[in-house]
Amino acid sequence: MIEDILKQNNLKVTKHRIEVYDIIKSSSIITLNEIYDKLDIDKVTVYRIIKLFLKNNIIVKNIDNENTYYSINEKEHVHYMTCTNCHKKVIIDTCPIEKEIDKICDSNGFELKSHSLNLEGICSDCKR
Amino acid sequence: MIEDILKQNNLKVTKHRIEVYDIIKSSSIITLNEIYDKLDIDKVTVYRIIKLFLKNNIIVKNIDNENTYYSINEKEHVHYMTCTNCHKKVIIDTCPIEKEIDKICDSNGFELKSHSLNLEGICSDCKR
DNA sequence: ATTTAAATGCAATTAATTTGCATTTGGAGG
DNA sequence: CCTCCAAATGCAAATTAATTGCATTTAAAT
Repeated sequence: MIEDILKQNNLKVTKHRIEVYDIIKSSSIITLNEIYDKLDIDKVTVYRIIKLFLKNNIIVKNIDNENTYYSINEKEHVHYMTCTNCHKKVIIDTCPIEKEIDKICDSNGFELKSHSLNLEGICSDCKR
Repeated sequence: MIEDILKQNNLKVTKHRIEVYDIIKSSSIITLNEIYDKLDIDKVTVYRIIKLFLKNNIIVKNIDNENTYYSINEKEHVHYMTCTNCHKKVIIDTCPIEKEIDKICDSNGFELKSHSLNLEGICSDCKR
């Protein structure tokens, strides 16, 4: 629950933070403007909550060549490949790189808190 | 050479495109503003060249929680882990995920053109 | 050398993000 | 349950980022 996550990070539990978390959670990936559109919150508050969540590794920042998206930082997560032609996103429902990056982080003494991946290319539909 | 890359993509070979390419190439990763600062080009031209290079997969867009960076899209490339505490970047000098993502793309009929990776965490210095 | 479509620069506009400050609110302590 | 204070929020304004239109310049094809 977001309430517990906030408490663990010594952050106040507020209505807006819960709302923003829930919207991201239910959206898989979502842009800042989409969050703003779905909620009755001042935009500056959305900016501040996004920044706070990022800093505390509650959410992850994702990109493609066009936009920035946010998703919840969880063990079970997905990635996307973005078609540069039709701009659709193809889901990868199991993170394919967890083991490799764990290895690299271990050997560097780096404590990984979150990761994101951007894959750009041509989807199977557009190749035909 | 960038001249050949531009020609292969049916793009005009211009002084500014060569300059922008060379700056990115020599910088590993660099922000748009840094590119602008280092060259005597109108900023709008930097925006347009970056967009063009991205579209043609000549460069790759990279992020951390703070900024956006660009790098040349090449087979031999590096990735970085970003320390959320001291903001230093730890280099990973061999792409650790090439095989895994190739596999995933193959099984989806997705033709990968570029990829980037963002790793956020605590570096070994900051853990002490 | 000539021609033309595309690239560039400049000015202006629009969008994104941040800042300052007044008001409200969560939650700690009585 | 009340009181209090630091932090969160909203609003207005400022700053910074990104895009657009158009006149001029330039690459490269003929």
